[in-house]
Amino acid sequence: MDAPTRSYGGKTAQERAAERRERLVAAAIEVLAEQGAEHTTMTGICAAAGLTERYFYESFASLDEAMLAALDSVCAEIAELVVSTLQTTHGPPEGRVHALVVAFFDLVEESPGKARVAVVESAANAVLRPRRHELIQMFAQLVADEAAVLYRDQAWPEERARIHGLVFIAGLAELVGAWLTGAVETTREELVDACESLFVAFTRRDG
Amino acid sequence: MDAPTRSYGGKTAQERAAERRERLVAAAIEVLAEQGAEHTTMTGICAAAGLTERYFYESFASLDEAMLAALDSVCAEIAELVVSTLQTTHGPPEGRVHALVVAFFDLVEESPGKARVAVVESAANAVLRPRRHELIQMFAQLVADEAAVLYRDQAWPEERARIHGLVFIAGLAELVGAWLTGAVETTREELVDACESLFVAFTRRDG
DNA sequence: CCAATCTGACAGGACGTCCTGTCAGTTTGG
DNA sequence: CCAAACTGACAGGACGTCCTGTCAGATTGG
Repeated sequence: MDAPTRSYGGKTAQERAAERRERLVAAAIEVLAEQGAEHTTMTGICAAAGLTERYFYESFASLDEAMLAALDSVCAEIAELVVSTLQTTHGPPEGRVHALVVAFFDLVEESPGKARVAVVESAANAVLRPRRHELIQMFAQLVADEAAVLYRDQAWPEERARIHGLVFIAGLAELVGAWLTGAVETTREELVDACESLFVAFTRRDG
Repeated sequence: MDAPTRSYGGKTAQERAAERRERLVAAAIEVLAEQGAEHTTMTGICAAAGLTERYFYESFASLDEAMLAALDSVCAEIAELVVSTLQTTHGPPEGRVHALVVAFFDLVEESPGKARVAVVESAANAVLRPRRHELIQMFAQLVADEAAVLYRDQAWPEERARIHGLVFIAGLAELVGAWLTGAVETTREELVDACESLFVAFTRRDG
């Protein structure tokens, strides 16, 4: 039953399969960003990866699964960015929020394709939307946590804080998406400023 | 060249065509809400409308055009709701905002399908997204205008107010979308309250 | 070196949508 | 009443994706 495996090109079967999977995920991100979720096909992903359909089925059972893997990859990268930024940036929450916003915009400018997948195309597919929602919730919780530290007795109760965080993050996603597609014309600096004033507005109670 | 027209069923050719178009638009909204933009096809819309493909081409040149017409129809209804609510509700802006939020949630509960098209599926298609953005901008401007009246010297400058309004409205859209799909579990009352505190938070400066 | 395995390329069938065309049956105006 | 127009149903070709299968050439272990 088991296919007798051997090394090939100096790599084990597992390594080769993992490598092909990575190429497919990268290709999926590329196609998603360039063609949009609606025009993303197995055929297109395979062509972009320079692999045949056979290897697609080696890693994924369906197109949905591949798109999900692509979104997960981008999400993981963003989450990692957030964690490492928060770990290396100490001091008052305002500074941490600023560092986060700047780091995120760095990512957006460096890899607009990935940003597009995370922000725009994740809303374009029924399979991707739940994952998108999880990502938004994660950031919302983060915002709520920072706000609780920053404003203490001026902060919103937990439940309301999460809703505020969700609206804040989802709104930012739309803003970044509009910026990526050119529907909103603003400088990066204005956007960073706006993000910070929005953070304060969304998280501080009374005032 | 011109097809010689006559009345049929007591209606002129124009009336009949307009009637079929309405049926197709209604069917498009239904299919968009139930199947999602990705699985919306001409075939499906025609079946839902009880009309053959021939009549589809009578009104629309492509599937995109039909979906756009469906979104426009929903947008027009929402815009009408907003205008009439603002016209009939006088008094302080807080009350006007409250009335708006309540009226919108009434629509959402009465026609979840239309809400789903406006809020969720409008982000799922490349052709619909620009229209969605226009709708968001319209509401954002509305929010900015009300805020300018309500807070006067405490309001944000125009440019920043528009960004705040955009983030506010887009965030609300995500919130309503999550609520429609059951990803967020809250009562309607809590949501209305949250919308109002969010409005204040987003629009008032300093404080 | 040689048999076994891995790889890439391509063929071709199944399927659904898109789009045009035909045709019988119904309704209308004169 | 009848010719003309309208309507609904269906057929069928073009097209692209999905999915499996085949096959020659490259690479490996023994």
